[in-house]
Amino acid sequence: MAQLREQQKATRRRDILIAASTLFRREGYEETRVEKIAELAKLSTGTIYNYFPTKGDLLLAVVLLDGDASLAEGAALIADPPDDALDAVDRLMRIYIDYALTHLDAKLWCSVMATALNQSRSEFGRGYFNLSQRLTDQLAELVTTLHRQGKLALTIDAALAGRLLFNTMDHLFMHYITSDEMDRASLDRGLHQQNEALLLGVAQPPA
Amino acid sequence: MAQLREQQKATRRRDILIAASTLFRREGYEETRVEKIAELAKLSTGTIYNYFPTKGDLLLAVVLLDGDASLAEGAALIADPPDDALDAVDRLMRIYIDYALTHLDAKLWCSVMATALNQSRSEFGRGYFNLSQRLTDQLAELVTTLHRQGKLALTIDAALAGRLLFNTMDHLFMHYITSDEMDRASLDRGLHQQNEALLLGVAQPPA
DNA sequence: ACCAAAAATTGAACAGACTATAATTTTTAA
DNA sequence: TTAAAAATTATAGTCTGTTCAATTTTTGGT
Repeated sequence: MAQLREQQKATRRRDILIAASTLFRREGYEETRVEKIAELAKLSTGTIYNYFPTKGDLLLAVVLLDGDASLAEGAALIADPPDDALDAVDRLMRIYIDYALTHLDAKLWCSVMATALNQSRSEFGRGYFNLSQRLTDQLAELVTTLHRQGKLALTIDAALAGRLLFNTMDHLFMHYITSDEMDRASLDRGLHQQNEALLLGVAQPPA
Repeated sequence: MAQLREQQKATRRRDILIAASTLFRREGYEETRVEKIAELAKLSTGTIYNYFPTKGDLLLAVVLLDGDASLAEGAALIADPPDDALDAVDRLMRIYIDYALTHLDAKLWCSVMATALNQSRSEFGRGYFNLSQRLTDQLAELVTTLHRQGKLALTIDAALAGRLLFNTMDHLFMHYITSDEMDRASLDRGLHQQNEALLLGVAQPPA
């Protein structure tokens, strides 16, 4: 049985991800040398490249680790959403943003998004955009749930509503991480303002 | 008088931009060696860095050259917008997208956006986001004009409407350039669908 | 026209991501 | 137990964006 080998491969992969995650967070992406990641993971540099094709892919793999946890927290909210539709959407977005910002700082998110664009055809680049799609779907799911519970009367397709909500959120988040002037409170206010406009427009108040 | 020096500086800057623009378009961003840009501009490599802090900033500077022309075309549309509000917004966006895609291909736009994120604190990175802001403002201006002409009854702030329109456009454009499956026709359809939802939601049909 | 200071240019050297590879170690399957 | 297969390691090497000390050019004052 080729059990042991698979075991070790999984372990090494995890070791690399943990080391990379630690250093990227502590030092930043550009500042972290691949050599240092190898050192911390107690491996040689070459082995890193045996597991991840580029340093950028490694960064994206680190980010993707947290993706599912974020979706899980979101699912918990959807299972029992607040009565007020706008509040529900605001809160789901706050879950995403909180999650994103507790794990990675603004500068690192710039590196992540930039890398995703550069590696958009690689396995991990696609993984990143896939995660975006799943968050979009979850927003659509929330909207659908609110609709079914009579807290919101949709006037457009739920999938489209999800896309509009996600895209405006993502864009404002991008603005936040690239701008020094905007603080977390303004980000939350901006999101609320957008959601309010979208919900009032794209849906009617409950009957 | 330090006339000659200023003259030469302007000329050299232009030479560099022309050379870079030519090579980036012909070969792509990653594939273009800074050395080759210097060669085409008849300068040494070091001099490039006297004018632009990084290769990425040079790319952004190239993109910014076209920005004003795009805004000018947009202004012409706003001066005499179509009667139908949705059609007007669709057309303004088509101007932006046409402009973007005739000058740079999808892959190069990935490099541009990625670089803007990485250099968001540099002069040229700020220039890029500044251009985004001006496009956002122009969309808001169109909406205001349509409102004044009675072709649209705004239910929210025009600036916010502009932001929602721009953000959803930009995001879909990003999706287009990163995805091989989406063709130009789907992009236009997607934009139309988004705009329809936003305009119906965020504004009322004319009285 | 000449000179010293200031500014710009040059090209060689550097840094770090990535590659190639030969030697070594580990795992597998019989 | 062992030989083949697979993975790791160390090291040398490539490639390219970026830096910098030396050199050249420009300037303003005399």
